[in-house]
Amino acid sequence: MVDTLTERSRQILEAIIEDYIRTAEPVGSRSVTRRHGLTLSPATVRNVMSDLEELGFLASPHTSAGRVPTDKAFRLYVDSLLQVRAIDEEQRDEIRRHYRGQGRDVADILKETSRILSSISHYIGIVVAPRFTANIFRQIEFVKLCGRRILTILVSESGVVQNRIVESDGEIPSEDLVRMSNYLNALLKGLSISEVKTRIFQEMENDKVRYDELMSRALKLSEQTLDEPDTEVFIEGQVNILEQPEFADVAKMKEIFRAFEEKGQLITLLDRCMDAERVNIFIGSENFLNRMNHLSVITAPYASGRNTLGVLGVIGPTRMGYDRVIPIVDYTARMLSELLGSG
Amino acid sequence: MVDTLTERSRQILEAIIEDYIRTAEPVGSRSVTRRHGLTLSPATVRNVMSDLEELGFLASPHTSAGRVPTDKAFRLYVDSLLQVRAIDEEQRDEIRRHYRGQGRDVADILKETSRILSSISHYIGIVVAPRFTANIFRQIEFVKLCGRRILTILVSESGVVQNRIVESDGEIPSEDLVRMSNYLNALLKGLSISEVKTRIFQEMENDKVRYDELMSRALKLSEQTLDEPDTEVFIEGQVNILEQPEFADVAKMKEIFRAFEEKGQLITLLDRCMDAERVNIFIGSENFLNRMNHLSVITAPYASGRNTLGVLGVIGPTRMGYDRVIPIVDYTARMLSELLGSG
DNA sequence: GTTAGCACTCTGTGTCTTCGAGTGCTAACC
DNA sequence: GGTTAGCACTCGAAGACACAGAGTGCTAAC
Repeated sequence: MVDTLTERSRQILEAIIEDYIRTAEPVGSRSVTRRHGLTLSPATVRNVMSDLEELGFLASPHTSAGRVPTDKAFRLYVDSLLQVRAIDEEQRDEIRRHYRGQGRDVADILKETSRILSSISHYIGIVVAPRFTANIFRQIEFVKLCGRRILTILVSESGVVQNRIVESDGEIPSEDLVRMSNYLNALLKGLSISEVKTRIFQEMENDKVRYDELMSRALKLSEQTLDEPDTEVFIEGQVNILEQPEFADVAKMKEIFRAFEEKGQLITLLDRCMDAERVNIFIGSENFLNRMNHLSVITAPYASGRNTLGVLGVIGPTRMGYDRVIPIVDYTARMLSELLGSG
Repeated sequence: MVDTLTERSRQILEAIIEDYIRTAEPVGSRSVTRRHGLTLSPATVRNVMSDLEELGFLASPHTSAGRVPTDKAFRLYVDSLLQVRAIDEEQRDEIRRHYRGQGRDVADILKETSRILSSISHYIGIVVAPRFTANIFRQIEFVKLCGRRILTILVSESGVVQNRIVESDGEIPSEDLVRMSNYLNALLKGLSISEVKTRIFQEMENDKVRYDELMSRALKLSEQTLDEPDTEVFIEGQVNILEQPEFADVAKMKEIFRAFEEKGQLITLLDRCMDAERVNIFIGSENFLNRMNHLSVITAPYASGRNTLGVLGVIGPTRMGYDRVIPIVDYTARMLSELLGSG
């Protein structure tokens, strides 16, 4: 693909893409020559642009409107033309500063991360919380509320907490609750949450346990605590998208906001990046969500140790400043990993 | 105020308001006569409308555009013209259905409530989480994560949970953590969270405690857990506002979305409704947030027993269907109270 | 292969006109 | 005196039109 382009075509394409990223307007042959100090005449550039259109890298909204890079052009751009810069020092410091809050809940950290991504990139920040089932079991606690209502608290190695309020079939004295959690904590120590599930199931079949009221109650309670919660997603800075000139149209904006309402689809998309080594980029229509046709997603996985926990990223218009945003996403993912890791 | 209006003027004003609620368009004299079966000619209605404008109940966008009810008119409307209906059976069932999910975390319930409000009203649903400090202390737990990192879990009577990850100054064995929480649980039993704070402060001054490493560590940890978190607000259905014709303008929409970004202001506004008996309504400019000039807020407090916990509500355009939304807000607040209460 | 020149295309903008909805006023009516 | 019909007037929305500007594609010359 790249080799079908001469050096000159590539230069011109790059110039067009960069102009378009800046202005969001179709780029004409003259502005290419003017801006990029090429010693070529507009006419020559026009010929090249015509070829690029033929090859599917450019499109013209109409006869006399200059040309717009296609998704294919952006793909080429991020894959081979773009030179990813190291992260800006200032931005790096800003990220660190945001994180320097006092000790907090994991959910808070994830939310803050999403805010950081949004405020530094000026686009939309998104963080998918760790799949709870992938976590390692640490501890379960029961707290008696009034009556038969019991608060169950499940804690993972990495400090992710899941609470449920469940109703037991009969009143259970506090001492029993303590014994129940001791029993479970011993039973489930060191397992992953998904293993925990099967383990509980096995244990329930165990005859010895079946006739021990305390134990079977404990198992029942823990089972109720475990059923998969919705994967949480933190999205921040949706307003930023309003600043983008290409969405200055109510209909388009509605589309976008609706897309964000259906977090399920978004999660599916982002889940696919879980296994990526580092930064991953979906451009426009590549992401297969029709509604996000004019949006790109830059993602990176974050981890605790060797264990990939989740994905974070930035969503912006297809013409976003990739060179600027890629290092932000990359760096933030590494910082978050550090923060959640055993550091 | 009301008494300055004749019965007829009131009827006409009501007709105009209701038309405007339906159409979002300025209402002309003819449509009033046509729609509302009044045995009056348009000319007469015009005279009345002119009077109403004089009194500040109507405004004309320009000479030939019909008239629009002012905030003052809406205020009169909700205060004396409007007959609040009982809640629609269908809607009531829908609310109940939404709540009939399995046992969950309090935060989940509040979020779901916000979704319910939004999806049934077709406007924006908002729920302010209980001020944590107003809660009654139930239990504190410490869970050791790796190294010196400790997860602290604070549970209130009503089942609200607050977690923090804190770093202790030295490694603490698990058994000590258990002893520490036992000590604190005994110490703080039955106090409100704000009392808990002063109690911990007192205890730290206590000589006997000061030289007991375990206790003073315990106090330090709990102190770190207690510092006030941001009040959480759940806002859902912001997209719904895009459907409203009066906001089909990018500039206005930006304003609104920005207003929602600053949750602080919103909280201040809603906090003022904490003490209200039941449903409370802010119309347009009354809410003192400039950015929410064309929005109204209908709120109701929710409680657990006699103890008011927080506020929920619906935000919609000034011309929202008050008769429909008021019972929704009212009923939802009661349902939520029931759910969080000792039921 | 590159470029200058030129005709052509298309959009955005400003101006003008027309149309319709609605008002305000006046005079007549009950 | 309140109510109504009639009428002139106002204003905005929408359509028609011309014009300028940006950009293209093609051709012929360099």
